[in-house]
Amino acid sequence: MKSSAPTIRDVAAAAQVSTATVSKYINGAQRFSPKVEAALDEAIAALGYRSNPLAKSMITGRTNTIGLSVLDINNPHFSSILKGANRVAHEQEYSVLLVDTEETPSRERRTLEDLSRRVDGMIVFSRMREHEMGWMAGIDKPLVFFGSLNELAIPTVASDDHGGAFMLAQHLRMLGHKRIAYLGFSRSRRDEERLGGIRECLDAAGIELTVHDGENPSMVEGERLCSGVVLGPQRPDAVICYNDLMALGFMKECANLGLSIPRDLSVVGFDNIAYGKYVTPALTTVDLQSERMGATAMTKLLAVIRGEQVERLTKVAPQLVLRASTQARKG
Amino acid sequence: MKSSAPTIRDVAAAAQVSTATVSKYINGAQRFSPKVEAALDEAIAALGYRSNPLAKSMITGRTNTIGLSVLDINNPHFSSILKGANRVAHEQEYSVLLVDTEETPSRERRTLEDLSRRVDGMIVFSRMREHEMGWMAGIDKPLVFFGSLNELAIPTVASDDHGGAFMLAQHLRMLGHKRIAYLGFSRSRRDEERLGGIRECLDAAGIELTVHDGENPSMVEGERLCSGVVLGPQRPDAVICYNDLMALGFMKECANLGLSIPRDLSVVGFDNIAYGKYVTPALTTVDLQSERMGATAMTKLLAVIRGEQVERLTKVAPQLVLRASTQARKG
DNA sequence: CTGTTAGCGCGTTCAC
DNA sequence: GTGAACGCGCTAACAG
Repeated sequence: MKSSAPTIRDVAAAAQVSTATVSKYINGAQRFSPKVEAALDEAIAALGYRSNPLAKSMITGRTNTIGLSVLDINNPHFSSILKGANRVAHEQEYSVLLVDTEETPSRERRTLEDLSRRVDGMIVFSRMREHEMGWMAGIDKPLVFFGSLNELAIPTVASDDHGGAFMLAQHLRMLGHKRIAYLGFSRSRRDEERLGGIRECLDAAGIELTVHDGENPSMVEGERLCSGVVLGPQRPDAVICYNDLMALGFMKECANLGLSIPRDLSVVGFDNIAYGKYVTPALTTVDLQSERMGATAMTKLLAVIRGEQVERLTKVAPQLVLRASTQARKG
Repeated sequence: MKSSAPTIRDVAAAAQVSTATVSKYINGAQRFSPKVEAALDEAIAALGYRSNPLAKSMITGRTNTIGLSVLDINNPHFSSILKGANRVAHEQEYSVLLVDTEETPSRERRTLEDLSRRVDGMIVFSRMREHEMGWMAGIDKPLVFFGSLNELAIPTVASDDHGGAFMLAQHLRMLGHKRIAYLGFSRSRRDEERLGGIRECLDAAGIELTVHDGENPSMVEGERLCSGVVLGPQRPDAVICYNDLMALGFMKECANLGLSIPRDLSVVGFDNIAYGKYVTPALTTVDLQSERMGATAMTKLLAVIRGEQVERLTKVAPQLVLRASTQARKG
């Protein structure tokens, strides 16, 4: 019984060839005579040899691993992104090293810099503003970023938040809503895009918009903010939430307060998480195609790693999903 | 401008010392004279030197990475496990390499064997039955498994599914339910434990139990199975679902069919996913402490890696969470 | 106690 | 098809 795993030299000795031959055979880099190949097969099988990925990585500089950094893996938007990214990665024999940054944004830079040395490339979803991201240029690994960038020459995958928000607002406008509230989350870089899309639509129609700001994009927060939004003197007749999670919490608290959705007010969100379809009433939302975004980002990153040219910005089109939480107003 | 990253030899040359000195200093293995340390600090800063983790791993055999294999990262039960495991890992400077196996159970063995060579240890959540897991003994890396094991000497972390199921059944019994249905998922290893706990309680009380089997543990499946369960000649007055996801789908379809929960029937699930609290009515469930299970598994694995002795089985106590989806029957 | 020399680990790759 | 150097950080053995 050997104490440690067999090395390429053990195989070479057993098959009576050189280590170079073993290496090339294993990697399919070269064909050899039938005798030699048979001897190699037998030696490999007998010893149960498997290439040491660490040694291989050190030499080739490639780890077959991609780093994926998200804000909160418990948020279905991010778990779907991970799902899509992971699927594409697996198809191409890559693994995914996950980073969940939310708790410690302060250490994000350090974490990503460390990560960059262990992977072949990274996909990053971050709250950082573009002007705080200059250091990323110093990471000499392929990178794909979620969200649009103005200056930095980093490939990105972005949903059209402005357009999606416009669609939602337009939908509410056409239903006859007159007083709309936005329950936002200004710490996010996407909040302003969404707010911009909403404003563009409503300002043109002269519809009033009230903005409330949440501290985190969660169901609990939607619940907490609800009373302040709906129990004021001028109750809105429609509420647009920063995401579906906030909308779900908001809807639940509305029910507790005795308000009926969509009769008393319409509610909409962003993301199209699966749960929005299973609450009552089902939630009207904008499908931002989370899983596809994850898959697209991974596809793009792997293309960069292979040295292919890629578009700087890939935009994923959002899609309005109409459900029972929105309803037309009379007159 | 150097083309590639600085190595320990560059630092040694710049500081006029040997590479051994640099290595020891960086790892805090030895102190040196103030002059030497100052020179080292300066050289490191000037070159922007950072240890190459691949080279380090190859020598030490440690990667500071833990593999985590789950069945479906979009299921909140698993994303919570990941959340907990990831938090503990980060605290101890470990990274998490994620594997999402659901789509390809056939390649699970191969995937995990490959994974085992790139990590310091693995945490595995699998549908495999114990008799198919013999090969795991051949993985000479520390391992923690979710769920109880009889023969294999692998440390495990398990929820008490039998006990949790008993609690749910007992709760329904005490509410006066007489005809109970179990909407199960027999492909899971935990299904039989849950069914066992339910049976133990109901058989003793002479309460009738009907069992239906789902093909996957999802909301869509709960929705699909609903009509077959509630539109038969003998409608159950309570339904226990394999997990909260199935329960959510089931409840939605009940509403579509014109049935009112909990008036017409009570519904319960397993896991206590966050969404169960935000549907209407809120879902009574058993909290299996997903996040804590993830954290516990990681803590345990890191202890094994440090060479400490650990309990073979760590049991996490479930907790009944009463909400509005269950209600007492009259008479 | 401070610091160096020399060689290891293991798959890859160049020159022959 | 081979031999040997290579990459890069670690560490045993040893010298000052």
